[in-house]
Amino acid sequence: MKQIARTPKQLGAALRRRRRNMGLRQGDIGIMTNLRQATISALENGESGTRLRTLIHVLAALDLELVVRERSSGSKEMEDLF
Amino acid sequence: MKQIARTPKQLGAALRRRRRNMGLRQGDIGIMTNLRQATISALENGESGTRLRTLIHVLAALDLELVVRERSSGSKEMEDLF
DNA sequence: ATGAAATATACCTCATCCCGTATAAAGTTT
DNA sequence: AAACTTTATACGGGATGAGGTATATTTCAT
Repeated sequence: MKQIARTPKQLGAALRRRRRNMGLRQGDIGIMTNLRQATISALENGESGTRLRTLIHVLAALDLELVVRERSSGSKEMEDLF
Repeated sequence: MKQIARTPKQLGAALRRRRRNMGLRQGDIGIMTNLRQATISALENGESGTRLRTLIHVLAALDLELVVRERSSGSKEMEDLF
């Protein structure tokens, strides 16, 4: 399972898919990470103001990691990304 | 160039490497993204409180993208990550 | 070693994330 | 449809990121 994420929304979607695959609720992740269910909700919904710390915690809880790489193709304009 | 990033510091390091590879200064990225040079500095140094929005902007400026995937191996304890 | 360029810090201000808590809205099951 | 579960939203408050601006440090070349 590899998911490209160039935007907070894509990132959030990837996290949600993964969480559901693991049969977990937002509240479960909240407990695992000491974050509120509401915070997980915001992250999954692509709120771009979320803190990096929060993302990292959730990634760990979901046993996911990030890979940073050059954009392969179909790069979009920056202004479309938000 | 693929760089695993499980922590803000690893992420920041990847961004810095890439920026230098492109022969750019923090200030250049700042101009491209409408962020302060100080903010780029913080991000590259792994300040975990940085906002996702900021990261996304910088990734775009560096023509980088994220891939979300399962942790391959050697997973560390969460408390080591910060 | 000096000087210039690049990066890290600092201060104040403002915006807003995340908190706890609670409730509204959606989604699911019987 | 009713009951239950899960997710989204709300409010006040405390904490802190990022802005503008300026300066201290570090890095690098001469």
